Amino acid sequence: MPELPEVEVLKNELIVILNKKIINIKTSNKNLHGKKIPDMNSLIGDKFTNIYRRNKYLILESSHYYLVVHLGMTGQLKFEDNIPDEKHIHIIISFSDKVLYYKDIRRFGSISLYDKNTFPNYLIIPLFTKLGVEPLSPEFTIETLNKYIDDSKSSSKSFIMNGNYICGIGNIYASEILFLSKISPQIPINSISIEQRNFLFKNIIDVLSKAILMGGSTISDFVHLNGQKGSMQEHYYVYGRTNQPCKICTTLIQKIKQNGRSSFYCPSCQNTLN
DNA sequence: CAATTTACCTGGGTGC
DNA sequence: TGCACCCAGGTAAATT
Repeated sequence: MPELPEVEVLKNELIVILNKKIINIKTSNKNLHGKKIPDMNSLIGDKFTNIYRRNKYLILESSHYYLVVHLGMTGQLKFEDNIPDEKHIHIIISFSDKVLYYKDIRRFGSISLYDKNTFPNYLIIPLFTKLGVEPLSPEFTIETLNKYIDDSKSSSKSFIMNGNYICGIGNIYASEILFLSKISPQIPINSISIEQRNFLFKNIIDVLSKAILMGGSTISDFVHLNGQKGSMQEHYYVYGRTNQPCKICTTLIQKIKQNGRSSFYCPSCQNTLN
């Protein structure tokens, strides 16, 4: 479900929970990504004071803890008046007048709690220390991108989805970014020209920024904190458009498998000879 | 050791 | 209506 734009949208919306006293927390006894949900009773009586995003993770900071949330493929965070009677709700955080709950059908998400005595800054949590650059931060420059490209022997598709280089790009936006950059998903990333590198740099920023502006993509599960859907899926050039005409050249969009995942591309626009 | 598979899950769609 | 199979936005761990 969620890539960088969807998580960023939620991060921005989560400001409504800031400084509200946590009255109660309930968790299901199911596993998330094969692991037990941690005991979060120590958060009761506390409040969240800041929300951050790193890669596709949300970090909810309280007085003494960082609560780190990953939505996996089908995770949803919703903020409502009452707890709905729905399946697959795994965490309920109750405030005096509202509830924040986590729903996740496939349970590929994850939840963990980190003590600020051990991790005074969330960036030193092991999950985050090996990650690459945030593409919408000032640290993302053409020099950084070039250094990463020279470092990698992967295909362009694997490269831009690798969070150890650039964070937050998943399977949807990878295809969209490569299409706009006129880069075939199969060619080695270190074989692209200077011009293509500059174009790729611009398109990474443009695609992710536009997706945030559109409120993210809702393919099946992603929703905003209030349940609304995003609209970026209406602007796709290639993702999910197998055998439909390219919006630029009318060549039929192709779907291939790379590393067990689908890549969508235009065989004409994304010609390796470009 | 970097790159590539596998494991972790439910549900919707398709073909028989 | 049922069953078997395939597919789906994620990452960490295991394996090549």
